[in-house]
Amino acid sequence: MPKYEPGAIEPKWQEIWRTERIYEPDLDRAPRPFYNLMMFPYPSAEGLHVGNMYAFTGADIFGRMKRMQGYDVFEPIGLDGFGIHSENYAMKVGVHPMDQAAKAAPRFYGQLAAIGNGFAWDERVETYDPEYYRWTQWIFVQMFRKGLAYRKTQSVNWCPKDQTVLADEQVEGGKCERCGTEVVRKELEQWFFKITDYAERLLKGLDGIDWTEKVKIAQRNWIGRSEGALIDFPLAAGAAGAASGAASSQGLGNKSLRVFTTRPDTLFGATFMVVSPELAERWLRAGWQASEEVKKYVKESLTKRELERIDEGKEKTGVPAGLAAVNPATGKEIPVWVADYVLGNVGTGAIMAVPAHDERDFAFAKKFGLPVVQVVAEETGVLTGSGRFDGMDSEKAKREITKLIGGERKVQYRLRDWLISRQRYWGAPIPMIRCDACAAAGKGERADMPGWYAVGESDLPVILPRIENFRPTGTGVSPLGTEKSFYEVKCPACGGHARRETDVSDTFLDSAWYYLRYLDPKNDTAALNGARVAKWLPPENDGPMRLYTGGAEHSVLHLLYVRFVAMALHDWGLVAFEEPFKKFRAHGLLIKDGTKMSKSKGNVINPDEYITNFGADTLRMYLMFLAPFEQGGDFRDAGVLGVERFLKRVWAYAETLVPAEDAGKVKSAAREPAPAPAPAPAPAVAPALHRAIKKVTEDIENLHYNTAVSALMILLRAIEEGKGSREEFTVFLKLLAPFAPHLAEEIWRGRFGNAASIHREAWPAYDPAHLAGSAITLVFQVNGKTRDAVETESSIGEEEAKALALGNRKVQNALEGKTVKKVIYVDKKLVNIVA
RNA sequence: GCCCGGGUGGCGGAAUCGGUGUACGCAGAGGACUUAAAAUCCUUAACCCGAAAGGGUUUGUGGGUUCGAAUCCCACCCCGGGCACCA
Repeated sequence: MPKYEPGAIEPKWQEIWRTERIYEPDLDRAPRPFYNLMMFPYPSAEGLHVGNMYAFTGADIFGRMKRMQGYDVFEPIGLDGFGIHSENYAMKVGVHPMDQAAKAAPRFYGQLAAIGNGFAWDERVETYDPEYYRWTQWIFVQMFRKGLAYRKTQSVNWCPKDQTVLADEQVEGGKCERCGTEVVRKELEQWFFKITDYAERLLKGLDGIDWTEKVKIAQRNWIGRSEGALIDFPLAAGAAGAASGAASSQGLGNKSLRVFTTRPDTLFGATFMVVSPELAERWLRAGWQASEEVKKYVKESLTKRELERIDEGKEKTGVPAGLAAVNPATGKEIPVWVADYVLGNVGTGAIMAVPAHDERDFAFAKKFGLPVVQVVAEETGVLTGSGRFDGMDSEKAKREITKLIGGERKVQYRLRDWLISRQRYWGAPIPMIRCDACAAAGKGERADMPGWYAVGESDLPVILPRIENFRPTGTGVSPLGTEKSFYEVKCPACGGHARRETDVSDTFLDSAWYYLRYLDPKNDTAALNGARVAKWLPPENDGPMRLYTGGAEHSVLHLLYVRFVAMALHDWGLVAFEEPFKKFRAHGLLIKDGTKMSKSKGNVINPDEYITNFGADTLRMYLMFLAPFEQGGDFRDAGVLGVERFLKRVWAYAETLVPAEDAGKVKSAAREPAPAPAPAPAPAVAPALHRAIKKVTEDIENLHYNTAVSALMILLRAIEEGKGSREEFTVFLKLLAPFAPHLAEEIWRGRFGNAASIHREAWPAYDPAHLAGSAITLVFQVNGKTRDAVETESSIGEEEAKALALGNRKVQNALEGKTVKKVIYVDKKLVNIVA
């Protein structure tokens, strides 16, 4: 009997599958499309991590079952190769990013092939391919033309190590999410996408999609909708100590100070105002003659590192502005302060401070001797100290008070616009041209952005040139800004000297639309608008037509951007759907010995070693077995052995079913008889078989792979003990196929001599009539405590069961000296005697 | 601080429209095969007392509801993740 040698059979079948193209659906004619998409990896290190394998295998098993259920499963793969992480890795190993990408691709694809997934290899994409980023740039052009891309100078997050700006989403606790360096503030002019225009739709859309709840919650929090009011506080003469008198004389004009609040019902309690350093800065630039103390404070606040400002959150700082404002509810003058606990980019950049009803205001007031109250009550209730509103409910008072003082009700979002520009090399060049002459003449493609022109569609892609000084300059100018041949262009309007935009776009733009590109990778027409998209991504959600799988760490980055871009494409009439992924499931995190795997801890699992030592099938199956897929779990070497033993037993049992003369011979497809009708299994194995079909099918559908593997183990045991027939074993083999595709194929074709792949066979169906055997286990309890369990006929009736229980010796022992009060019967399950 | 998960044998984990707690696997113990080892197979296996029969205890802690609670309710503790001066 030949040995089970995964090292030999796995590459063999991978090669045959590829040649036979069994995982390549006909994208134009597939009758039952199922888009099984998984987040593609970014090739930023030596190779794929076992965590990637975990994610891909889990998604692949789902797709494999769907394929066997008759769906045309499309499971593409590719590389998210642009971006800071890939570029940083290239610099670390001292290779040009372009060369590194070329080197990484075969390595990554090789690993992805080795795990044995049913990828549609022909459709792979790499985001750094000019034919790919042509359309990334095309999307940018559309964003510009539709008014969704704009430039703005603002204080942005700057990573001193990566020497580029970061989106808010890429800053974690004041540090760069890539390298952990403390982020600083920097004033720069940058490109933004107006994702905030879509805040409400991004929020509402979540209600209609089937996503991991955790991710939905994260997105809701990130969008952060809050209802409130805009209220104007007229600025008055400086009762708070401004020697120079009225505000107007301080160079501010007869302005009023506008604030946003979610609690207009607390307006009567507003005893001072606070202006953010950012707003104060704007005032100063507009000519506000503030004290030296204010100027100094503003300057210091704005140059502080993000982290310092967060750290000081407990101990608040601030200075009096030397201004006073009038509380429109009470008519009283209240002082204005400048303090950095108020953020410049939230609301109006200024607040009304209500120490009685806001912890932060209270803390600030206490420190500077401003409070008149001893305790804070943040919760809503019934108003007091609010004149004629006393006794009114908070909710009603919010509306009434806003109305009274002429405030404007407003919904505000925490979400900020998407900062697109990156001052790096390894990304898609932003396809824009700037002409100073046109700008001076007030001309431009868009009236609100004089001097700016999008690169014409026929001129796309704007090719990223190979330059040797690709390293970040650190000056806020992209490396492409040193390349004359790149940036010197003619103005598309006036023909004069113009300058090409030298920043590249955020990598998240690359990955915000790749799912569309897969549907048309080789054509030069936009994938975005094809018939294939309508076929594979219909707007309606009837049935399990698509599944997106990936890590929960992308909850608010990728998964928000991809929805935004889809909504924009929808609005431009390019795609019928608004939500690209009707169903999304996040896999859990794989850990090692109780902690996150990381290079610094030296506990990173290299999947290649396991594939070499145990085989891909064993690794796949172990990964699925170790914990619930959506929960993640602990990778332990010892556990791999159990799965390896199981697969060896599968192999050994299969060998007992191979007739000596059949072994190794492969019948031709032409002579293959029609599939036999469902076999009538031997009584011993039948219930186990049907139970397993039900369990494995349902478990895969719910991504409960760990219990599906367990069910397969139980079934194999039943087959071994019941001496299951080849027909019965074949059912088992089909259930096993998604988990151990190579082994199943080797037995099916190599050993049993079938011509066509098992992965194209029909998924087994179970017969409910066969689920239960004739015997059931009846449990006897006394006062809820189990005393005995007996095997009995499943036809047993209530009275019979009760009699059986009362006559049971162990039950009688437990009942000694007690009177039976009540007997509870649960049909065919248990009898509980209350005594 | 707020929002999500989650606490079950020596270990990973099963079982939640309330009904035999610990499936499946790992490690352990005993045995078979072998000159021996590896591999493989069989048996055993929550914990405590007991030679056994049997009895008692147990799903983070404390209460509650119920004939019956890992599961439902209340309070609390611990771990993991996310957000965080968002007005």
